[in-house]
Amino acid sequence: MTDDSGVAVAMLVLGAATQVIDGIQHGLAERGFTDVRPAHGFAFVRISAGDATMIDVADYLGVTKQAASQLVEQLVQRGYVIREADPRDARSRILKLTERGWACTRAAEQAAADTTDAWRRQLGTPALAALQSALQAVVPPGRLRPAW
Amino acid sequence: MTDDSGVAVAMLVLGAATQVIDGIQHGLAERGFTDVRPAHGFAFVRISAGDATMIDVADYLGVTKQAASQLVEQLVQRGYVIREADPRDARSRILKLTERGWACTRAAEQAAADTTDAWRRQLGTPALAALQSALQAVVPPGRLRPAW
DNA sequence: CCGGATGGTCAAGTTGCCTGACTACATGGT
DNA sequence: ACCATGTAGTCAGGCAACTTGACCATCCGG
Repeated sequence: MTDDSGVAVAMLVLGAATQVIDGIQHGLAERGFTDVRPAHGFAFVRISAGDATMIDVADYLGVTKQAASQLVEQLVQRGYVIREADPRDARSRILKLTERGWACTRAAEQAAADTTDAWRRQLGTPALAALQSALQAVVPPGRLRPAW
Repeated sequence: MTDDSGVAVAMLVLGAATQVIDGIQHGLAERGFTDVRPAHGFAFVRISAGDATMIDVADYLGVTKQAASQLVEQLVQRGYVIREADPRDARSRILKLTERGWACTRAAEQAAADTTDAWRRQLGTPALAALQSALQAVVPPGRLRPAW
């Protein structure tokens, strides 16, 4: 145990993740979304899940509320997100995606799917499904944040 | 094709990569290496491969030579790397790991292996091997750089 | 041996994130 | 009803990673 092979799997996972991120970034640029970074994408994930305050986004991303505030401010200025009043709490704002925000989300999903489709072509559908279920068993659901 | 499932695999890969990075970072801290970031780790990979100039590191990481220079400077100051004269080119310096640098590398590999061992415990050895070979088929060997 | 390419450094600016201080509102106890 | 404490968010200042631009020293093909 803890021989070389374990390290190899870890490095391969990093390589695959790089492909995903680069694929999304490239696909978004191709579709005209050139002003979004990966960190924005993670924020989109939380905001599109609904009922997101700024602090929810901060927790989700694992950054301070100030950093999240700056990031959300950019998304608002660029027309991806709007802040709506929270009927239950006058301090709080509910964040929602604009139509442009949803379009960007769909484009990112499309780009991600394009990347994994390339994998499917190399592996075949059954092996890709096996990959998926193996990862499902190992990755806890929930938060998805930038790591490096 | 390009349905939801492709996106799901992509997100799972990102989650797994986050586990790897966090696992390495945590394991290094536990072993006393608190002054290294993931980006340093990628530099270690290139330097430990041998015959690395500073520009080699810059290309490997996908950053400018100035950024690589600053990063390497930190590693030198912290005792992980030394610059040796290049016998073939008086402008160039060959970067090498110190004993401390190798110790850190071994600790990182150990931490990475610990993470994938946890996966092995959940998946079983055959399924982990299948995961590895699937990723091998899909991830091109070579450069390994931070992506987000 | 000279002109252009290359390895590396220095200096300054941008940006993402942090800490600390603050305002406005919410909430629970008396 | 009121006040103390807690919470959502903003403002201001600072640090660190990375960038661009300018520069020096050395290498190499004509």
